[in-house]
This record gives sequence, structure tokens and C-alpha cells, in this order.
Amino acid sequence: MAPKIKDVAKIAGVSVTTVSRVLNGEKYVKDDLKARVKQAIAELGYTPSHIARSLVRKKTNLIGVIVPDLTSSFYSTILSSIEETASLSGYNLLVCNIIEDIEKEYKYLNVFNEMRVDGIIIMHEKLNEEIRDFLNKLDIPIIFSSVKPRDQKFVSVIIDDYAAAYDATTYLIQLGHTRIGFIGGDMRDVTSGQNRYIGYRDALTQANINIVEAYIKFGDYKIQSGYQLAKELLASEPCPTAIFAVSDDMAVGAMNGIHDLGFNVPDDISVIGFDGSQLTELVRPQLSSMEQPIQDMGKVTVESLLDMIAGDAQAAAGDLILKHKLVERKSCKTYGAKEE
Amino acid sequence: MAPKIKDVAKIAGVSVTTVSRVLNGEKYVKDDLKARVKQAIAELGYTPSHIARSLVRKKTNLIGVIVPDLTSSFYSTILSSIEETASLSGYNLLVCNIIEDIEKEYKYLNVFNEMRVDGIIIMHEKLNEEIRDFLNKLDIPIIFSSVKPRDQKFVSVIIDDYAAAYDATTYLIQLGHTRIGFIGGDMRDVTSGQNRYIGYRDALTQANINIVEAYIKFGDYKIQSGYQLAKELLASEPCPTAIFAVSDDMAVGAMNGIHDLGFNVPDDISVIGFDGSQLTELVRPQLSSMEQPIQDMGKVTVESLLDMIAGDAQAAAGDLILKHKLVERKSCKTYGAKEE
DNA sequence: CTGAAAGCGCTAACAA
DNA sequence: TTGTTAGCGCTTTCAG
Repeated sequence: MAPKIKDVAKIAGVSVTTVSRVLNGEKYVKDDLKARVKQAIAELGYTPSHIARSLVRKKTNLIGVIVPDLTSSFYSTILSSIEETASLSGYNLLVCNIIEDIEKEYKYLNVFNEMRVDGIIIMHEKLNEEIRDFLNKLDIPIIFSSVKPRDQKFVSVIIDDYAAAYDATTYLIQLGHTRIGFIGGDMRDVTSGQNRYIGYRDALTQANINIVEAYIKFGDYKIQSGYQLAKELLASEPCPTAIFAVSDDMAVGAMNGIHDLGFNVPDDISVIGFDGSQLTELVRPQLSSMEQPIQDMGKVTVESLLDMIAGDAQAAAGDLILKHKLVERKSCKTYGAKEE
Repeated sequence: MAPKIKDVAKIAGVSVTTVSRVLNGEKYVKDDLKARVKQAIAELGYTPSHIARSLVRKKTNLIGVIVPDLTSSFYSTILSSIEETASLSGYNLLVCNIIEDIEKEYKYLNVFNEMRVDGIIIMHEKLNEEIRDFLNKLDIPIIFSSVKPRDQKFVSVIIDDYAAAYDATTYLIQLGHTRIGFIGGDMRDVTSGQNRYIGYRDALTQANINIVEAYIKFGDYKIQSGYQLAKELLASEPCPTAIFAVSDDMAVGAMNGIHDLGFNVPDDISVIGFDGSQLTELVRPQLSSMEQPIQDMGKVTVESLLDMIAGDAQAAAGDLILKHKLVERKSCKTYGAKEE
């Protein structure tokens, strides 16, 4: 059995209180005692039990994180940033991967609660009633990252999705495109579904371009759906000369679909993605994308959550809107420009 | 403050023991008491404290996982599988992302120890002396996934890297290639560095093909190094007609390097990767790869670890070698075959 | 400065 | 079947 604080105390010839004091770096311990304690700790290879500490301190230094899909480039990058930031402040991550599995999420949320995590980060917005209620009852600070659930009570770290989609579409329009296909997300999502969709429509309307329903498709943010939907888009007559997909994954899928159909990106069709994931630089041609500040998003999420944990009312006051940014790479081209 | 077991007991008019019993599903509780307790629990919205339980049960149901890079397609897929399997058995994951940061790893290992996690999964093999010592002293079950550290004491879930590399190289040879470039890993790694390298060499030797040092480069498994190294390989005269990279990431980097230099895969140069990550299907042309059973690997890792946790001596007996598999896609072509 | 003792919230003998 | 009681390993008053 691992040594306990009592064993250290015995060996050092002091009380457990004193050992506890040196463990916690308190100053009111005479140097010689402190030395003896340290010596005893080393001798025994003693490490304090985080469990026992948590029990009395009522603080676990644990943050529960719910990720929709660990294997997604976007989420794994945010998670990586979250992990790094949390780690810097001495917090550890309990991660739950829920692949469309709401039951699992509910179960995990319960586990987070039982574990008495200090805070919770959620990265998706499809809350059902049960979960929403549960979350509302929970008195653990909760923050949403990269998404915003309907319920206004929770704070979110997001970009202005409407403006970002508007800007992305406008970019295509400025390149001379008028037949612009749209591969959207889930319309039940307000941030990544509705807002981006409305941004797209408004940009077209603003430019006096008719909205063609055949140019509008909705996917599930994943590669495969982008692939499929791009093929459908290309079946329209006349077909779009540019496609805006609301995730890089779908944009890459679209590029592949276009490629497999024998067309060329960007010569025949321009494609712009959304997110700024690692995929953008990895595919050929490199994908232009309306980027979210992914690293920052993770960092800001954790920092705000830690503020909330610390009881900073300010932190829980409202959403944090970060800046989006268009990054041009090789997948978009002026309409009608002659081929190289 | 959250309600405690005592509060439930009071409301239900029973002892805490009884409450504890119904909480743990024991049978020796009369139905009416059980009902009253459940009623009280619901009324209070009581949830048992995992912390307190862990303290007395000396079991946390936590597994610490050390991942080299969360954003890598390969690791995130294993992690996802690990998470899924662990979750099914009621275990939760504490994840640590160490990006080349040995200090951080050491720190985390300490945290895992203080947290009294029930088991530890490590997915990289670059252990320094300090960590090796620490691991040896620790009496928490440890398992390595996808890698095998020098130290024979630890059990690993791996494939036969030597054979896999041998087979991949032989595949290229059978396609008629003789000038086969190699983009290896870190030679300090035995599994993914040395073994794959030796497999490559032996396959060539076996086929009576001279080993050309200029065709051999070593990277860090990441896209960028594959990109750079492929360019270097293409600078040789005559240059290789095929390249075997020991990670899909490097293979994709190589494909991009080849592409950016104006050559075509597979018409000019064939490329084969290693791992079987999601990237293989996402790039164009789709990447042929010597695949590891990634999903399985995560699953087997957790299952073995749980066996070890359960005290199954058998489980700690030796490495688990899973089967590799060559998956042909579009990135390799018979040497000299006429272009389409 | 140092120590005795009272919990943190729960489980597990041991009795009844 | 049910309850009493003694901890799990640590921190934290409160005295000294």
C-alpha cells in the first residue's frame, strides 16, 4: 500500500499537520522540521492523494470536456489547445467523446457531476430537453466552445458566424461568381447551421443575386457529406462555379467529389471552406477557408471557465466573440479567368 | 452545498448504510425502504460523490492516457477507440497531450499517480531515464499502445513493424520498382523507427536490390517532414520511382512535395504510407497504406489494461501483436506502365 | 511555530 | 434486513 501522510509524520517525528504544511508550502514551519519532513517524503516515495485532498478541499482541479468527435481535425485542435491551457493552470481534463450519442452525453454529464469536476466545456449544440434541464440544475460552471446553444443562459466562446459566412460568400462574389453553391450544416444548430446559412443568403441578396434553391444543400459537417453534396450540386444545370462549404471537412469532401467527377478546382469550380483546420494546408490545391481562431478559442474557453470557477461574475456575463479571418490559398479563382 | 448521503438518510428516515445499499444495488433492502430512499434521492437531486467513494474503495475508475499529439489523425483515432472501450466498462479518461515535452509528461505521470488512476496508457516510446525509473517504481498497471519501449518490462499492443515494413517494400518491388525511396521515423524508436527501417532494408536485400543511402531519409512522422524529405529524395539522380513513408502523414506530405515539384502520383512516382489513418481516403489520389488495425488497437489496449487492473497475471504476460494489412488505393502503380 | 482533533462523504465490517 | 461505527487520507480550525 502506498505510504500515507501519517507514515511520513511518524518517520519525520512530527505531526501530520506539519507534514501537510510543508506539502502545501506553508511558511510557518521551521527549517529543520521542514528538512526532516522532506527527507521522510523522499525516503518513502510519498505522494499525496489527490482524492483525499479533493474531498476535503472540495475542489478537484478537473475539467470535464465533451467533444462531438475526437477524430475531427477541428475539434482535436481545439481540444489540444484546451488541454495545453488547462494544464498550465494545473487543471486536468476528463474527456468524453460523444459520436451523435446523446445518451452517452447524458451519462457522462452525470459522471462529471459525480466526479465533482470544477467546470465543464461542451463543444456541440444539440442539447435535448433532458440535457438542458440537467445543465440548468447543475451548479458547476459550464462553458460552450465554438458553438452556442439556443438557451441564452450559457456562455459561449464563438465567432460571429453570420458575418463570417456573409464575408466568405461576398469573397466569392467579388471574384466574379454568381452561381454559388452552398453546403450548409445542420439547421438545428444555430451557430454553425442557421447563422451561416443566413449569412450566405444575405450576402447574395445584398449583391442582387438570385437565390437558387438547387444550389443549397445541407450536410453533417463531415467529409463524406461534402463529397456527396458537391456531386449533387454539380448535377444542377447550369451548375455552380463556386461552392462555399461551412466546414473544411465538407469543403475537402467537395473538392474530392469535384475531382472524381473529372473537374478541376479551382479552374472549373472554386471552393471555400470554413474553420481553418489543418486540412486546409494538407490538400491540393490548398483550401481557402474562412478561419476561426481555433487555438485562441481553446485558450479563451479555458481562461473564461477558470474565471467562472474562481467566482468571477464578470466572466459569466456574456458570450465571447472572437474574430474570424479569411485565408486565401489556392482553391478559389476569379470567375472566367483564363486557365493557366 | 450539494446534498449528501446523510441528508438522503434523514429524509427517507433510514440509516446512511441503507441509502448506501440502495445506491450500490444491494438486494438486502426491503422494497418499501428502497422506494423511500429512491424517493428521497429524487427529491433532493442527490448524486453520490465519486471522490468519497474512490477514497474508501481505493478505486477511481480513471485511466490516464498520454498522447504524443492529439491533432494527429492516427492518435486521435486510437484515442477515440480507447475512449469508447473504456466508457463501455465505466472508466473515464484523463488525457495528457505531450507535444515533445518530456517535462510535461513527467509532471502528468505524477498527477496520474496522485490521482490514483487505476491504469495508464502511453502512446509513445521516447522514455528518458527519469521517466523509466518512475514508471518502474509506480505500482499502477501500465500499457503501451502502438509502440514498444526498449524496456522489456512493459506490455505493448503493437503490430509486427518489421514484417509490415518488409511487406510494404516487397509490394513496391513486386510492382516492378527498384529505386525505392524510404522516409523513416526516429531511429531512437524501436517499433516505428528501427524495425520499419530494417524491414525496408531486408526486403530490398532479399530481392537483390542494392541499398542506396541517398534514397533513405528520416523524418518525424509529420506531414511537413514528409514534404521536405520527398523533395530531397527527388533531387537524387536518378530519383526513386517509388517512396515508402512510415507514416501516412509523411506519405501525404511526400505526395504534396511531389505534386508541388510538378510530378504526378502515381504516374511518375508511387507512394505508399503506413498506419491506415483517415488521411488515406481523404487525399487525391487516395493513398495506399500498410495499415495498422487502429480501432482494434485501442480496444485491445483498454481490454488488456482492464485485465491487468483486475489482477489478471496472464494479461501482463507479454506483448499483443495485431495483424497489419496492406490496403491498395490509388497511389501506387506498376513501374513502367504506360500512362492513362 | 506545532499538534490534537474534527471532519470531507462515503463504504464496510460488525452487531442487532 | 437494518443500523452503528470505524475508518479512507488529507486539511483545517483551534489551542498551546
